[in-house]
Amino acid sequence: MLSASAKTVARLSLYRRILTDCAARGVRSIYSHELAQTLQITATQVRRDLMVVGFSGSPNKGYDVEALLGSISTVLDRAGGEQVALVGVGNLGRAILSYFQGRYANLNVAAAFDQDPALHGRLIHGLTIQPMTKLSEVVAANGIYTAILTVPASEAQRVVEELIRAGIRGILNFAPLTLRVPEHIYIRTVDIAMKLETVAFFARQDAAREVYEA
Amino acid sequence: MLSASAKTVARLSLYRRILTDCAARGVRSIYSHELAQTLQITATQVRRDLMVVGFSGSPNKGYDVEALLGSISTVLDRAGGEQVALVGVGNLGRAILSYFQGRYANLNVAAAFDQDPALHGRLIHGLTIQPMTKLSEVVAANGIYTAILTVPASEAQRVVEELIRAGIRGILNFAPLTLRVPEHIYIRTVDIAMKLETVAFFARQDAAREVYEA
DNA sequence: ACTAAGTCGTGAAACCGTTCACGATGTGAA
DNA sequence: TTCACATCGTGAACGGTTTCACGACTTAGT
Ligand SMILES: NC(=O)c1ccc[n+]([C@@H]2O[C@H](COP(=O)([O-])OP(=O)(O)OC[C@H]3O[C@@H](n4cnc5c(N)ncnc54)[C@H](O)[C@@H]3O)[C@@H](O)[C@H]2O)c1
Ligand SMILES: NC(=O)c1ccc[n+]([C@@H]2O[C@H](COP(=O)([O-])OP(=O)(O)OC[C@H]3O[C@@H](n4cnc5c(N)ncnc54)[C@H](O)[C@@H]3O)[C@@H](O)[C@H]2O)c1
Repeated sequence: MLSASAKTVARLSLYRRILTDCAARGVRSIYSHELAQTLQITATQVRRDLMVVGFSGSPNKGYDVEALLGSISTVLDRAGGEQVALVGVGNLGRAILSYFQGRYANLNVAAAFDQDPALHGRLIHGLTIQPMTKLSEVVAANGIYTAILTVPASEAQRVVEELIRAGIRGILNFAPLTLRVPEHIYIRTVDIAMKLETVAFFARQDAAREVYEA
Repeated sequence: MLSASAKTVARLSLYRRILTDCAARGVRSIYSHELAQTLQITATQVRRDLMVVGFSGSPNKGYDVEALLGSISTVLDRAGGEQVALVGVGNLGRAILSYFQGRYANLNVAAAFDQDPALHGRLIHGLTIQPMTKLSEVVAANGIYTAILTVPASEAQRVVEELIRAGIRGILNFAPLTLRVPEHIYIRTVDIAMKLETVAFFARQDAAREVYEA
């Protein structure tokens, strides 16, 4: 069993994106420092990450693009493609649905759920919105164990529990709160307001530095 | 000049959210371990962060909620409120606009820009969409130095350069690529596809662990 | 065949953020 | 008043991640 940190896995995903692009442009091989430069990290970092997946390059040729793509995909991808459920088809949920439809070969939003009866049966970005009562059934039938959560914060904890009961084990949460989940559930929260506040803070700091220094 | 890491600033934003809620519920004081539990971090971590902002609590009373709120806000907030521009009013941009309108007292999306002439002058979630040619003028007039970037990846680098030329110093980018910016510009990228891939990976790992262990 | 140049793989060091551990401090009960 | 107790503030230890540094390797050119 491969043991990679979340940071390494995240970078592997980025390497793959670059490599896919290289392959499409007909580039056959690539050096660690080229990958590094594109992502603004160090070449050593790239080599470390590839070491984790057990891939070897060769001096003077670098890494074979096709082979590395295959190697990373073996690590990251689920056979048959990753099927994902989206729960909460509001403003953000819709944006995400539209974004993922058909964009990634191995990453497919396969079902969308919402509590609102007015949405049930409606076709949005290629998916028919289903009621929450269908969750367990659809998740089981499609072999889904990853979900995107875009419901209001006030509902999120309750919905997470429904998801887990339905067999979901990985959750990408957009509601701005810390969710309580059992040990074996993997959950990551994307807190946009917090990120924006952080950006604003450092933008201001840099401004101040410019003002007071030099 | 206060020197806090990005992680500390991010957590300060989360502390504030909790404290605001406490204040609204009439809670007068709070212990580090209570804040910690809500965010699923350690009490020591909380105390360290508050040390950075120079705030002191007292044994047996903990931290005064109102005073701490004030102290964090002094650090995080810009006098008069942070004004933010959003560039790229597509699916994601609209969702973000609708989310931020009137939700945060000190964090206001004050202007929205798009290249598409069909959108110019249209009122979306309370804002009139402006052409890119107005960028410099509006940014300067409103004292904006933070922007949310939700344009297609193919446009992002070019647009970032426009933003910087217009005086923007902090950027929250949603386009899935690494942008090249000068040293003094603070930029954070939220890569949703990468995050989702990471979640799917670890959800699968945990499944495997369950399968092979025990 | 040998040398020069450049990259790879990786042990060790450096770095940063988190956690431990404990003395200091303030509070309430006896 | 004094003691027992819970929490605070923080130096030191720890752990994970990144970077350094260098030997091994491959290839191109002479
Ligand atoms: N829109 C953004 O840009 C943005 C930014 C930051 C955070 N968020 C967070 O993302 C989440 C969604 O935001 P949004 O703007 O799309 O909100 P929204 O109100 O537009 O959509 C929420 C959707 O969830 C559905 N829903 C409510 N309760 C449900 C339940 N119990 N089960 C299933 N579905 C349920 C609603 O019917 C609605 O369709 C919120 O938690 C919000 O805080 C959004
Ligand atoms: N929608 C999502 O959930 C999602 C998820 C992950 C990443 N993203 C990224 O976020 C970005 C926006 O996604 P979206 O789904 O909203 O796309 P979209 O196509 O719906 O919207 C893009 C908007 O940007 C505008 N635009 C294009 N070029 C411009 C320019 N040069 N200057 C100003 N405006 C310009 C377009 O007119 C359009 O309104 C993309 O980079 C996408 O990859 C979106």
